[in-house]
Amino acid sequence: MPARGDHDARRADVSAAVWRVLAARGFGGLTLRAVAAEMGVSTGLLTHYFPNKRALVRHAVDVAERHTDARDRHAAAGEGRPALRAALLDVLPLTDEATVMSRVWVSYWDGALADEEFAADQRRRYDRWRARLRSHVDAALPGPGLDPDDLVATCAAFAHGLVVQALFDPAAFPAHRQVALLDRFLAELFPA
Amino acid sequence: MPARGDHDARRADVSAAVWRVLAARGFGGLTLRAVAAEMGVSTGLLTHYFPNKRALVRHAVDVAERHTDARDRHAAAGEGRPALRAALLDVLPLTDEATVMSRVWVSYWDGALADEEFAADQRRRYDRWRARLRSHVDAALPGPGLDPDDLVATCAAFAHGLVVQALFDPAAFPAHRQVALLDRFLAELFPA
DNA sequence: AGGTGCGTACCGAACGTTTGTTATGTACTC
DNA sequence: GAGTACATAACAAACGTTCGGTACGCACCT
Repeated sequence: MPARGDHDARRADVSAAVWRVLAARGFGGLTLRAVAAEMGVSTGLLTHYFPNKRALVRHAVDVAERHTDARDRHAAAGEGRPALRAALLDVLPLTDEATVMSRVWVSYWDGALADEEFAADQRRRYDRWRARLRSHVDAALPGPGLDPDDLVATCAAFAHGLVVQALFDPAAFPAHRQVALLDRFLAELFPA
Repeated sequence: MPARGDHDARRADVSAAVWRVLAARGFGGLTLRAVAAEMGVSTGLLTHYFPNKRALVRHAVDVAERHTDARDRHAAAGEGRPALRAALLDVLPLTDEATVMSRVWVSYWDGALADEEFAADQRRRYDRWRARLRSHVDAALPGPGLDPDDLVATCAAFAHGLVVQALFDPAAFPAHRQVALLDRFLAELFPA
């Protein structure tokens, strides 16, 4: 917990609390009072740092994206297929913390689908993510005749679809199986 | 609109209204008043046919599953890979009606993640869906050494991940591209 | 044939709770 | 003393649920 008055750090605290509430109660259960209770503060603090709930949610999701992004850069040591593998591993619910973030995103999809502005944000987020994956796919392109954008969309689809299945059935999709599934998938799509 | 008093048909009407509200406003925006307004009736009708909101939602999603299952084209699509292709096409948002149903499911994921009972329902639904796909995969197995359950999970992941991307960016994922992506995906996974 | 009674179908309002937002108050810092 | 950083209380709106009331259809009785 940062010092009282540290504006940016406080907003980051709020965002982390939003993630926890979102992961535990879903977008429908995301209320200012729940976030405040999660932080052990009053709703007055939230309204002090954010003009309204919409801005609060938006900031929390923005920070979440940068959070995952930072994790991505850390893991991606190589280039091409290993980098692509690392980038996809970053979005799978392989750890407790990654599971929380995965739940944040899946829950947020609901809110984003129902709200035009959030939906536009989410579309741009997907664009950015695919653009990031694209650079890795380009370096790993198995041969001519294959559209790299299609490959990127296919990889993104596989990853997010696996996230959803793993969230609903963690016992059937332990971390090692998720990794194995990803590796087999990549082996098929990018034959060495 | 069926005759007044047709119990089962009336419950099906309510379920269809739930789908429309879910697709338009998301799980968080799913309220009894919104469903009643969508049907042009009062909330009293809803409470007459369902003991509470939870039961209403549960029934609506159950009907939705049977709805998609009935649409299943694999009955007319032969066996093996063509049947698998048809079954996966059935869950993609290729038409307006299919888009509504896709939005229903993605929105419902949020509610299901936040509710243990709904989550268990959803896990069983995934199990049933994968079991259905499994029979097609078995008939299309490209060779030994590949786990059919892994192939099924991979196909399911690809399909649902594509659904999400297509919902957020319909312009970038028109029906023909979704079909092309699926066909290329299947061609890689099940080489003829 | 024509009332009579009763169950089903449904409306519309009310209840208490919870929501986002706004305001007022208070303590601490500079 | 001014301004920032909160807590606390109040607000209307909207929520799920409950409930009294009405309209209709069908069995039954004479």
